[in-house]
Amino acid sequence: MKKYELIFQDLENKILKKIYDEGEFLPSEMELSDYYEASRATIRQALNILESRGFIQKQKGKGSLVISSEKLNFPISGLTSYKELQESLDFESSTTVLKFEKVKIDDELHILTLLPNDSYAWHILRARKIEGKYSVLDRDYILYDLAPDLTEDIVKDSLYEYLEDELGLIISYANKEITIDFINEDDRKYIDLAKIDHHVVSVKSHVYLADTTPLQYTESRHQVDKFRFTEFARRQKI
Amino acid sequence: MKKYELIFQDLENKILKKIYDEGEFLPSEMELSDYYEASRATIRQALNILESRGFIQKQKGKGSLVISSEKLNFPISGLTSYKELQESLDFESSTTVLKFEKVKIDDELHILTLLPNDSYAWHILRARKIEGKYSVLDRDYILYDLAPDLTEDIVKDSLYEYLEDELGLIISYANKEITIDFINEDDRKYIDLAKIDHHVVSVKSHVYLADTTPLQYTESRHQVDKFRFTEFARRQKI
DNA sequence: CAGTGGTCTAGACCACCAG
DNA sequence: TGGTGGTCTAGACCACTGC
Repeated sequence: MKKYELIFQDLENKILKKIYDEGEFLPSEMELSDYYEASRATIRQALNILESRGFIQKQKGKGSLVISSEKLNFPISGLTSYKELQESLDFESSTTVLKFEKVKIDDELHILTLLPNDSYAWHILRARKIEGKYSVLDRDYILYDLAPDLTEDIVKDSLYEYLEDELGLIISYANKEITIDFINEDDRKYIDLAKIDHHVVSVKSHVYLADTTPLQYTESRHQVDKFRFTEFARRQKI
Repeated sequence: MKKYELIFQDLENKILKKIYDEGEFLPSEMELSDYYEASRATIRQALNILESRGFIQKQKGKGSLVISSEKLNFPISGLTSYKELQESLDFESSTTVLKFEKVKIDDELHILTLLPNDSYAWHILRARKIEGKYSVLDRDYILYDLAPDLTEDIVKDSLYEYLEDELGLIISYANKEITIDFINEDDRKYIDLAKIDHHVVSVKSHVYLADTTPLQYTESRHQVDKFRFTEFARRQKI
């Protein structure tokens, strides 16, 4: 494990356990440098992660102030998968696989998914039950060549775990979009909607590997009252 | 101006102008280091900003690949203000100030806004017209002591510009939340809603200064079909 | 004034990728 | 094997804070 990651994790733990509590300053970079036997640059690498995650706010001339003792939930922002999300929020849930088929990417699908024309992809449709009600409908297109041995059992469990841990694919970044869409036939069929509902929240993502290969297109359609998106945002000055 | 900022801006410009185009690699860190007469650490600082903004994807052993020639819109993510957003998207819009008053933060408002109990705040309600229709309703609570000379004309124009450029306040970070809420009386009154609409998109933010003083609470309520949120997200491994 | 974080340098070794 | 980005070090000077 890299040194700065270890230092980050140790500091994160100490903040979560309130050894360093909200409103207190962390030890100075020099002191941390002595304590962890690391250069100041390495300490600063760890502190930058803490800052980007909203744990601390650095103040020139003063120090690093702890501003949050909690991990925030990043349902969208961090590219977190449904399973990780569900575990971290820890509510009851289950998944039903509605479709699991191999399709060819024609012109129309190419425009939607950005996967290469004439390639093949897994087309997966899953309904997610949260606290007894079907609230989310996930549609995925995943490049067949990168995961030819995918099975229905795997997608019922966790797709990302399989892709990353089993296949060793390095998922790197995504372009995401959230909009409010009119409900369609599939929403009506597979999500437990109220009569008054006319809309769902749609989260669409194009997901890429570290080598910039497009891996996946996902659309996640949420019942409006089950949708909540929180994030920690920093002001971009430049 | 800092060296790494200048290097970032120069590289960003060259990418926007397609001097370095999508699919091409940037010069290596060593070459950039020679060209800009900067150490590799400084070059890497600039490249990290490019990467975090989604312009490039770094690949160990290969180089920094350009993956986007466009600035993305960050309506929420970057803490961008309505005016900056409106200018960058460049559609027609105007603002009507519906309320502009000084209020005392009582218990109830304290829980909502997180501004200090018994302090005073500006309470501002603004309707935003986009392409001829009132589509967004903004409610703000801003600490009175930090902006005692605020006027209706200023909030009609740009609040953030005034706070940052005129008052020199350094806005640093925010906790944001997006939910789909039932429409209320004010929504009905001030937003041009369709009959079928039962919901609005609500974006709530607690905004803080660099010294961690809470400055502002904002709720922005959008007509559902005018709302769109895009972001570039990187996978968080740790 | 001393102490803090912000920037920058020069140099080193590593893991990874390609030919 | 040579070139790339990733990590790490030791040291320097700066701007800012608070006393």
